Amino acid sequence: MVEYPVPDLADVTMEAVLKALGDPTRLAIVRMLADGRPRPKADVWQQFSTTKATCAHHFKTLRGAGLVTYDVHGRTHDIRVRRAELDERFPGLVAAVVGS
Amino acid sequence: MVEYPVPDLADVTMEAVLKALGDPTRLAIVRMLADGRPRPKADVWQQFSTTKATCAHHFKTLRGAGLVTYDVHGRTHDIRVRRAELDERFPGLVAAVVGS
DNA sequence: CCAATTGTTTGACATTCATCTAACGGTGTC
DNA sequence: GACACCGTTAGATGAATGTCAAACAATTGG
Repeated sequence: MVEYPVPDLADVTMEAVLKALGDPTRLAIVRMLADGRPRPKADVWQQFSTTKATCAHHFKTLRGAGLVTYDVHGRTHDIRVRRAELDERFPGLVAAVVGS
Repeated sequence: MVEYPVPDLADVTMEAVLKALGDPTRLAIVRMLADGRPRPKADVWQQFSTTKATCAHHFKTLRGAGLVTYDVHGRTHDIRVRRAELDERFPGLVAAVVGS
C-alpha cells in the first residue's frame, strides 16, 4: 500500500501556495476541484493536453504545497482540494483565486 | 519625461497575478505596500538583501502584472499597489494574500 | 556645462522548472 | 502466476527566471 503524505498546513507558507498556483495547468486543476469534492485523477488529466507524466508532476507539486490530497482506491486515485483546511489556514484565498 | 505604463486590469489574468506573487521578494514587496499608499522605491529595496538592479526587475514584473504603479517625482519614484482597482478586478485576493 | 544621484537596462550566469519518452511499480482480473 | 491497467519515477532537454556587475539614461544642483 503506497502512501502519499500531505504536509501539515501550519507548515505551509503563503509563498509556497502562490508558487504552486502560479502555473496555468495547476491553477486550472485547483479551480476544477475547488469545491473540495474528490475526482478521479484520470478525469482530471484528460482535460488537459499534457501527458499523464506531466500531470502526475503537477499533482505532486500541488500536494507538496498542501493544496490537494489523494484518496487511493485500489488501482485508481481520487484527487481533492483540501478546501476546509485551506480556508482555515488562508482565509478567503481559495475563494478569491477561484473567483467564486 | 519617462513613462511607465500599466496594463488595464481587465486584460490581466489571475494566472499572471499569481505568477508575479509566486516569488518571495515580490510577495514581500506587495505585502509591504498592500495598503495602497505610495512609498519611495529606495525605501523598499533597502529592506531587502538584493541589489538595486534585481529590485528594479521585480518592480517591473509587478507592474507588468498590474499589481503596482509608479509615481514619478523628479529623480525619485514612489511605488504603490493598485489596491482599489485590484479589489474590484480580483475581489478578496489582495486581502487574502496579505493575510489582512 | 559638469558632477552627483536615482533608477533602468544589458549581458552573463546558474538555477529552476515544465515537458516528454521510457521504464518501473502496485493492483485487480483472468 | 501472467497480463492488463493506473499512476509514478527517472532521465533528458529546452525554456524561463532570479541574480549580479557594469554600463546607461534621466534629473537635479552647483
